[in-house]
Amino acid sequence: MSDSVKATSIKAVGIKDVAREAGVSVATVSRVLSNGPVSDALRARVEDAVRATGYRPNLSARRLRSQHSQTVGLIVSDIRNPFFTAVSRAVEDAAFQAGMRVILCNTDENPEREAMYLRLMQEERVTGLIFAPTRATLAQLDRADLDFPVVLIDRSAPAGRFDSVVLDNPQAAALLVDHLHGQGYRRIAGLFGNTSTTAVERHAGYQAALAAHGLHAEARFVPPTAEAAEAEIARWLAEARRSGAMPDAVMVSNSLLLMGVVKATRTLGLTIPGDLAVAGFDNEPWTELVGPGLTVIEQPVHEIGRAAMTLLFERLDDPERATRKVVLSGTCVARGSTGGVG
Amino acid sequence: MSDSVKATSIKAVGIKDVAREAGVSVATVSRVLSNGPVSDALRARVEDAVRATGYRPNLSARRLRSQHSQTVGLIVSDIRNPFFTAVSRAVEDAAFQAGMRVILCNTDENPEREAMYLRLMQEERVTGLIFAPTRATLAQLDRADLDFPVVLIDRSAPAGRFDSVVLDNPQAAALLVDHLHGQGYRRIAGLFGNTSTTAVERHAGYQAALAAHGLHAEARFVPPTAEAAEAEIARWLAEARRSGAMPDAVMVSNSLLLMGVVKATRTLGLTIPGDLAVAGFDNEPWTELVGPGLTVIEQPVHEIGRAAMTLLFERLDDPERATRKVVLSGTCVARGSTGGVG
DNA sequence: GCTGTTATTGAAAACGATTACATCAGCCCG
DNA sequence: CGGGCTGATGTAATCGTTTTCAATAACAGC
Repeated sequence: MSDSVKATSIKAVGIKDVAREAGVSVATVSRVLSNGPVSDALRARVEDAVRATGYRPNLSARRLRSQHSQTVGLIVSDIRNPFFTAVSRAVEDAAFQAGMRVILCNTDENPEREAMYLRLMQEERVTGLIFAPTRATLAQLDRADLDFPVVLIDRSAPAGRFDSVVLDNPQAAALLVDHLHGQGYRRIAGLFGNTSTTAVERHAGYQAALAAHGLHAEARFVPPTAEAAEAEIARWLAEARRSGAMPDAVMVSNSLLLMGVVKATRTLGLTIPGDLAVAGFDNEPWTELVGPGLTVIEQPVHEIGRAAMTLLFERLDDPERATRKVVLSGTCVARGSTGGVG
Repeated sequence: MSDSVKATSIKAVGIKDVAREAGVSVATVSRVLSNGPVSDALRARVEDAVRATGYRPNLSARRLRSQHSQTVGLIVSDIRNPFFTAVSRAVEDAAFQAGMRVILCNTDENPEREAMYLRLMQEERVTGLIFAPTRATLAQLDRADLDFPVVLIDRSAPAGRFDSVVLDNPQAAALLVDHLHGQGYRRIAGLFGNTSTTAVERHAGYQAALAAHGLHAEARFVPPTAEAAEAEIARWLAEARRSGAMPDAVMVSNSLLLMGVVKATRTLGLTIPGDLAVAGFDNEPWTELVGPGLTVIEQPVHEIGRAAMTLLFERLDDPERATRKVVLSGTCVARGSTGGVG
């Protein structure tokens, strides 16, 4: 309390001021701050001085000198995508628990923005990066030399230069097909996004599972928006009706498309599951509330975020170890929207 | 191209290396980087050298020296709350457009975490902060001396030390009540969150509007979770049924509560709006798809984020100007859930 | 031709911390 | 009692930039 001169920071107070106040050297103050070897007496004096002066370390200076940014980057397409929202929360929790900060970036699947943010990550000298790249950037990523480890999420890695954590997409899609088949559906249409590798994998699983059941696959690809899905499915069903080949079920590869399909059934006056069974991905809270409840694949979103951070920390521990790919399984949450035929 | 020694960064390349490569002083390089006055000849040489060396400026160093962090903080309760998700997206867009970075923090409405993050903001020397504080922290905020401007969002400011942008909550709640009244409902129950000032204001508007119509207000407060809302509304309706005073409509103060109420009507086997009309806040995409569509207040979420950033920039421009409070209006999106009395 | 002004450039001093290194005291042990 | 060791402390170098300041050159005006 020695000099309670009202700690209003007229001028930013630095470690020097603390040192003067405590009558020690700046080195000692620094050591106190980082739990270095300091006698109890001095430690107490310094701590008092810190309180008295209202000192706050300058993280820029600290990072510059110590060469540790204690920052991880998180680059996703859009934080409003509930999957990424949940992942980001998990990443942040893990980061702050480890005393790190998170820089969040939205790319809107735009490769230019991805490139720009990758540059930013370098300039920030991030400790590591968690990244859901587009296919375009994924390809370039191999040639880029980044001086921090990267963990890919959601989008699967091609060769194996990077650690990654993904859902077992083929298996998840198959789960959905198997469920639909078990409920008696035989004409199972598929609607998939046309931008991500995720959709590609889910389509593969869909196709394989149908083949296994000896059924015919009929899939279409659309931009990943509810509007595109709604328009496409309406067109599709109209055609199908004319040709007398109406599907009795449709599965979609993400929740935006799911919304589009549900909307379309409304405007077309179709009942779910009577006229058309519906199933999709991402067990968001509202899927339970729509119509008879929507059957979906639940991704372990929080685990995915956590796993990514774990992978990152392990890589930092041992930069040389073989890259790892963590594959998590989804589970099928069956609801009324696939209630069974007739 | 002079010295294409394969720009693999064996050792981090600094401004010094660029200077050597270009045969100029570091000052000149710095000036090129910041568009300072440099002759065209040298500028070209330096730019080549930058490319050749693969130089990336070190932001920590830059921030330390220039005393500009080019960083804004964003502290919200939980990014998974769709309102904050949307706001965060708007904030980020505005920030990156202005060449700034965003540090995102989730507090879970926990005052301790709020305090810790406020400390972090100081240590990061953020340029400004956008903050949705709890009531507890809001009270303390007046005494705290922060050396950066703060813009409050969602939660309204008490005195006027801070700029803020909020929804006109009383008016929005009244809008909902008026709509319900217009549809013929007369016993309008209200369910509100018990943690935020937002709910308090919405409750006030609810009460005032009912009074204006000569109706009786009956409100309850619950923790802001779907589960709490579901349980409370079930209990409430059971009691009401016994006492013969069933409400014919219920409005709630946010989307989590809305989900809880919808769930409750399902398990109780009530039809919407036949047995009970339902209305709430936040026009999330799924509200259109639930039951006959849910009537909600739509907040201009993106605008709120943008307005907050605008306020922040204006404050940075002129630190002395009077604090401002931007109040935005919600709009009522009428859907089937308030279809009118049988 | 001399001086004053303007545009470029470089040398060196910050920025605010951490940390390598030197110093010194105290202590153990031969 | 001296030598080596340990542990606490201080001095000064350092991190990679920006920015101040001085120096130089070029050029106009008289």
